[in-house]
Amino acid sequence: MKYYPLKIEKKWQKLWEEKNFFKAKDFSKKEKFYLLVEFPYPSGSGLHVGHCRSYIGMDVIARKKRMEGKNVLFPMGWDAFGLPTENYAIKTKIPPEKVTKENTRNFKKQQKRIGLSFDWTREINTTDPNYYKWTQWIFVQLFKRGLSYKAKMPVNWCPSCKIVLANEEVIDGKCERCGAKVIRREKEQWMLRITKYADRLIDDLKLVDYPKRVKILQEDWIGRSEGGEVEFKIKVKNSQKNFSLKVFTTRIDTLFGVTFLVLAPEHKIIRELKNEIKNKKQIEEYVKKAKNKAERERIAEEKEKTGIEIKGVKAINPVNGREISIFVADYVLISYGTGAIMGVPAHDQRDLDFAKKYHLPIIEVIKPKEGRGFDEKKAYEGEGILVNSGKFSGLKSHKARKEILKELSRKGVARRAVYYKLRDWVFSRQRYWGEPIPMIKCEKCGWVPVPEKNLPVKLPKIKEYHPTEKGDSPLAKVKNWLNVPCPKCGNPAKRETDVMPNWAGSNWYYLRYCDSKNNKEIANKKKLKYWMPVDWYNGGMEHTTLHLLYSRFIYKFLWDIGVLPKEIGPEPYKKRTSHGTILAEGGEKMSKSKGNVVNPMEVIEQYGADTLRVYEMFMGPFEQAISWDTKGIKGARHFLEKVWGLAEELKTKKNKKTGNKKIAKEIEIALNKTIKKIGEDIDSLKFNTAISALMEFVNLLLENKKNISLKVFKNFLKILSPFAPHICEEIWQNLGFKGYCLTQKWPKYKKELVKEKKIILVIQINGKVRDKIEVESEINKEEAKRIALSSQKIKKWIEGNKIKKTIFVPKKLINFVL
RNA sequence: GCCCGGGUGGCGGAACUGGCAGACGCGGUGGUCUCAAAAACCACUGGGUUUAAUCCCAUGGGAGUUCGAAUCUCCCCCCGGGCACCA
Repeated sequence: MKYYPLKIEKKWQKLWEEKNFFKAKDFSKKEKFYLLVEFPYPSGSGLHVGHCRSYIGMDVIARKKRMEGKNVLFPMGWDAFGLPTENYAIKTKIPPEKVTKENTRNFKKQQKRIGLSFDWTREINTTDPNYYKWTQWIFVQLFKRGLSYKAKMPVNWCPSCKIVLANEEVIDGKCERCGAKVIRREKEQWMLRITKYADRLIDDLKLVDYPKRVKILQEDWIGRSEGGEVEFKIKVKNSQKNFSLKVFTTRIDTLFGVTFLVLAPEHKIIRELKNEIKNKKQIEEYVKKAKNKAERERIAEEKEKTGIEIKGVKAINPVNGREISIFVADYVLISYGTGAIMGVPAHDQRDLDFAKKYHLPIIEVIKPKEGRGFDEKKAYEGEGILVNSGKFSGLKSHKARKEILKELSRKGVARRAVYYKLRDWVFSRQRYWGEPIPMIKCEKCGWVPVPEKNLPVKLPKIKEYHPTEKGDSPLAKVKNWLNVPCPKCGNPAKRETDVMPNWAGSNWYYLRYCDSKNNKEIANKKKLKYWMPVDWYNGGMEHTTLHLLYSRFIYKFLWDIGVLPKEIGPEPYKKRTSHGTILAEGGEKMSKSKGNVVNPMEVIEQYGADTLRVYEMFMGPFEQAISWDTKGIKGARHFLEKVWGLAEELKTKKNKKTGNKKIAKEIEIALNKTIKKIGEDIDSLKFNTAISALMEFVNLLLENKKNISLKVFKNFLKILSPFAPHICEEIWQNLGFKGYCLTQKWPKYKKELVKEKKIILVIQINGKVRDKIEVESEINKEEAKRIALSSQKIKKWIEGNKIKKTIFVPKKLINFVL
């Protein structure tokens, strides 16, 4: 019989589903294992080979864990709110929910066709009102605790499409769809106070097992800087009024080197000082210009720094009373720190460039330890010993920071301060296809959340999906939905028409899998206690700073307010891994426009799902980006054909005794080594080397066909099955083995068989390999030396030389230094 | 500019903690089978040298540590990703 994957795969997929093999059981006595893979946005184009890589990898782990006796939760769902579907609706007027339904059906069909072992009984969909009820409920909780608020924020506005664009829809400052230049507009937006959790989001990274690069990325994104806020008094000529301003610095040890201050153009003190400024007009002009520049996103990076002195006012350095000039310059950002900085030209390159341009004094206050001379061109930004710093001279930088801060704090002109790059999270979209924000604006009561009993606020059905002229959500046009009585006072009020961003539904979806049908709460606490935290979460690197950070924040919030059981801890994901992207054959990104997208379903049609699975796992290291290679798929299929062929031969030889005992033993040893290796490799995501070990083992079997026992082959099938489950099941049946391959126990290797009895001892002369001899693995140095020196080849090299030194590495080599 | 990765045959990649560089697969060459082709199977396949054994060279480049370096240290070059005036 030949190998026809298409026939056998569908058969087994159907059976697995009927038998409910992959259903996770709440409260089972088996040890739980919650394995999560990012749920997809069900796009119209169907599954991508990149999706498959991540799903197959995790499926291999899920299948192995089940065989190891774990109660595995491996769920799937749909993150279905989003722009492509909405834009499609604007164009075609086909309701998004209809498109979503079709797309999810297609995705699900394709996932099943790959043989993924998801528990479909827990399937979720973020666009389902029974799901987004809880997304809205979470928003209300955030509002009640002061973690959501409205603020004016700039948005991307396409004047041609008359639509607010997400950042990812803006390409090079232009609208992705029509190419018009995008402008910035101020709009009231809902914000989430993620900054309040900044410290915990950094500190708790200690508790989780994430790749180092992911931790670093999150830390950099949050960008915590510790330093001090220093107050500078402002002296105004001929005026008794008192002014002061604060700067933030991480290098308070350079305070004696300050020769000027710089304010961001938007700094409020400029308005307060208005009447005291001599060059008022000039300043106002600069500020206006800078704001325009801000609209153009201040991209020009190499540009020279511009700025302008505020005349008529001086600042006083609190540490030594020195009078210094104050400037406005757009290289200082209002959104970070205090919006004002102290200029230390000797020890900051940007300040140095600025000082040289405006002929400001440069005072060196830190000497590098190597005693390098002062360089007028290059600021010394490192640590060192303080000079020209009054009584602090002679101290080391880090010590000086403490001392100066201590002294100024005592005087009340400085304090320790921490700032973050992380900004609060803009949570409004002026769009249709998202969760309506469950808030009502009442003239009298202000913003009032929709009472919990009235959730969900369902997305009304509409016909015209385009935003309003003003750029509000199309929901603003639905009058009978929009106008509601205020839940507090009953007076006429209006609903919020903004919807939530894509991230909203994915913030907490992993909690819902624990209890996906619950209509009383997010999920039952006992079930959460059983399943959470997620043991292993795999997803794309592109979600490291957004989804991963946001969902950690929302989790911590829910945990804090007691929605989640305390015992499950402050972090949602114990372990995070990231799959590498699959690139097109030339190493470019796969994209529709380039026409280089590989459709996994076509691969399955041609070669079968098992081949796709084996190929994607074999193509290269799981966590690394890799190019697709159509020819490589053949190798995977070829391997499966060999396995099939072996099984066919075993079928006929079933009852015959195995031949050569010595070879049979060798095969058994190889099997045990392979079992060990596959187990370890799967656990450490080294699928590529696992497959190569399986290939080596098959090659060994092919060379010794007569000596294969059914027992050996049975165990081999078990360890191959996570990668190629269908073919293994079919062979299992064909060979008359009992039960199903996938419900077998994961085989254990015999330690004594894995241990090497004989090894190839490498003999080196001066570190170069000159001979190899097979020896007992336990031999000692003296014996090894004796054997090595008896080799003809070695004798030749040693002749006439003296052995100065002998290095012996047990089980590996012996090296003679001449 | 800063922060992460990475650079190994014609290609994807192996090589545990410094100890046989190139596992496994693709591709290629030659052969078997065939009227022929495909498939399958067998052999070879980093470069140089030699009839062969052998020997020499080789992990982006240069230096260093070491009995021994793809692996550790320093400098430089290139590629990918992230951040980007964050004080």
